[in-house]
Amino acid sequence: MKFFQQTGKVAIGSRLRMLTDKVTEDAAKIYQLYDIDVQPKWFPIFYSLSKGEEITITELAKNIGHSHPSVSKMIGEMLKKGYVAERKDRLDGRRNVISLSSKGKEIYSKIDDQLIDVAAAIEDLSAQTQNKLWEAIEEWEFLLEQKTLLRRVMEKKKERDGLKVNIVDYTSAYKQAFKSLNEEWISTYFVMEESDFKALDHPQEYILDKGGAILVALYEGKPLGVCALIKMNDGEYDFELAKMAVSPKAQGKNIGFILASAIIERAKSLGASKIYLESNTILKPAINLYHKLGFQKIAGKPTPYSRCNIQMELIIT
Amino acid sequence: MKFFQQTGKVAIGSRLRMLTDKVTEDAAKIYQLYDIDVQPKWFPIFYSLSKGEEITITELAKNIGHSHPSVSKMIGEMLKKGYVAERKDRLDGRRNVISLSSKGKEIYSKIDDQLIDVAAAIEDLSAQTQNKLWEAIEEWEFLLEQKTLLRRVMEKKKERDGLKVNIVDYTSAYKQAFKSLNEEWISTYFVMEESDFKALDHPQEYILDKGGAILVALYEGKPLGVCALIKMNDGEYDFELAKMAVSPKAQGKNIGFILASAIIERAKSLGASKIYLESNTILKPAINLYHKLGFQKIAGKPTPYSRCNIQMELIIT
DNA sequence: TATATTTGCGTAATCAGTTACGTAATTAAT
DNA sequence: ATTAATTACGTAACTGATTACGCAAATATA
Repeated sequence: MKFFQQTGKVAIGSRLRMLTDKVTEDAAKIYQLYDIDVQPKWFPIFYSLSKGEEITITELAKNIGHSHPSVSKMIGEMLKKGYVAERKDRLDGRRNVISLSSKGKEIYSKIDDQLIDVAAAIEDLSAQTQNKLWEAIEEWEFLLEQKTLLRRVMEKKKERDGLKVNIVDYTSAYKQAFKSLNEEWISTYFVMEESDFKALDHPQEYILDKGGAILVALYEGKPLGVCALIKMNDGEYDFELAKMAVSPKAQGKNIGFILASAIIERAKSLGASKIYLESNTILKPAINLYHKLGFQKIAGKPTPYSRCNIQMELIIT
Repeated sequence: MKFFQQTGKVAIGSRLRMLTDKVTEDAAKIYQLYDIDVQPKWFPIFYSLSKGEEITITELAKNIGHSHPSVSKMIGEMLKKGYVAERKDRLDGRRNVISLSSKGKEIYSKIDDQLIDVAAAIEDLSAQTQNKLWEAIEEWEFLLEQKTLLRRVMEKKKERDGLKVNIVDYTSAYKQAFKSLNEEWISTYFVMEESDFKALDHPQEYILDKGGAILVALYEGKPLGVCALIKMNDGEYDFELAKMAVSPKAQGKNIGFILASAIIERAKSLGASKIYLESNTILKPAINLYHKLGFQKIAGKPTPYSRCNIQMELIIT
């Protein structure tokens, strides 16, 4: 099993499984040793019932952290052995109330006796270790409760993906990308309009020459995101954030956030104090992103775009 | 899940299983996140094959610590996806040699990439804990390798059973037990002989009054073992250890050892320097016990018992 | 009061692993 | 050169768990 030595901790799952197997595999033999005719997997149920309370299948399941069909089945097996009794709740006909039979109680006293030795053996074992397994498990459970492994990995991915993203200034080399990335989402959700064609076909004339800016996000060298600042002659706003597009292939790589942050920085360095944008509430991830960046919903400005149903502004501090 | 707080560490098996589940359950989603069409359980196989070596099913199984049918099945699934190639060994027609296909190598490079983030996430997680799970698992594996949980529990049981055993001097109250316990084993393996009846029916006259001794082992108050020292008029030996019997119901409780040790102590306190005994090699546990206590095989003494085929002595130091 | 939703729980299907077993190929022993 | 034992590995059956589903009872809502 050189596997573990090589893979390192990524294989923690497999390794846990193996240890679980090893600890569990002796259980049946231990019951045999004490001449107790019981399946090890019943133990949590026996234990839960041992206080003498009556308890339903679902409560039992919650108690021991198993699914209710699993408990249901085990109770069936224990019933066959005569260790438990079931009865329907008179007040609630759905509930199946379980309790230990006298035979079950007798068996449990044997289990209880056996437990003394098992506990002592485990106590001995864990006294021989430097690292406390029980406490370690508790900590891991707590941490995973707070944030699942999946979320943790997602964060790491985002972080690393961010490093692969380069923001560069627009050059004519990106003319094709600028148009097609925008066309992609516009024509998916809406239709291309007159003003779209103007800006996308002639970015130099319609955006840059008028004092605007365009940034391109390169992911592993490929242009997968674009965003423009369009100069406004308006008195109130300095720029409109527009023509923002990220390739669907590059979703989840945080490119949108990086790109938008960069364009705001650019606006700031161009002396802007207020940025305007138009969007549509159908584009939820985009709206969320704008919100996260500090944009606030406003109302009442006229717009040439029919697809616009929300307007937002960012006051630069 | 109050279960764990109450049971304590006896439930370590169940608890390990739960943590394993929790760690494992996200695996599929993580692969999805990276757009890798692979089942998590294949990972160890992928990893083992990633070095480019060709390797057989059984070797793979040994490598990753699973049974060979399990590997065989997984390889079948991976084959269907086109991730691996198999071929029969030309020199040994039984061997099924597996390697990664080019498609498999491509997929593995994706997995490898994903591993960077998973490793980072786990590293982060474990940095946040006081108790080191990985190291703890290693220690437990090592200790269980040396001595299984079953053996540890058995030892504890023996130890605790020993405490329930009381060794007391014979009184006429135990006359019945002295006879029946001996009769039980003698008539199981052999037949009762003249000298047996003498000693068992009149222990006072034939054993005690002649300067011998009888000890009784009480287990939870019940006489379940007996053993006698019979004075010998022999010049060489002081006593014969005889009429040793332990109830089959009380097997495995270490009663034999405790009883025999006590009778040797008694012989010592009576000034003995050499003890003799007769037995039969068919009674293996008894012979083992005598051996463990320091008795050595001797030969050549005459004996009235036809069932005797081995003679032993213990020199008291 | 009628209808929709939630709850309890049993059954069926599925899953990831195991052990048991059979067969064919190879190797060892007589 | 047989015969016996071992090895490689596939198939089948089993195990202990899960999720999916459906029914009936209870509860909430309009």
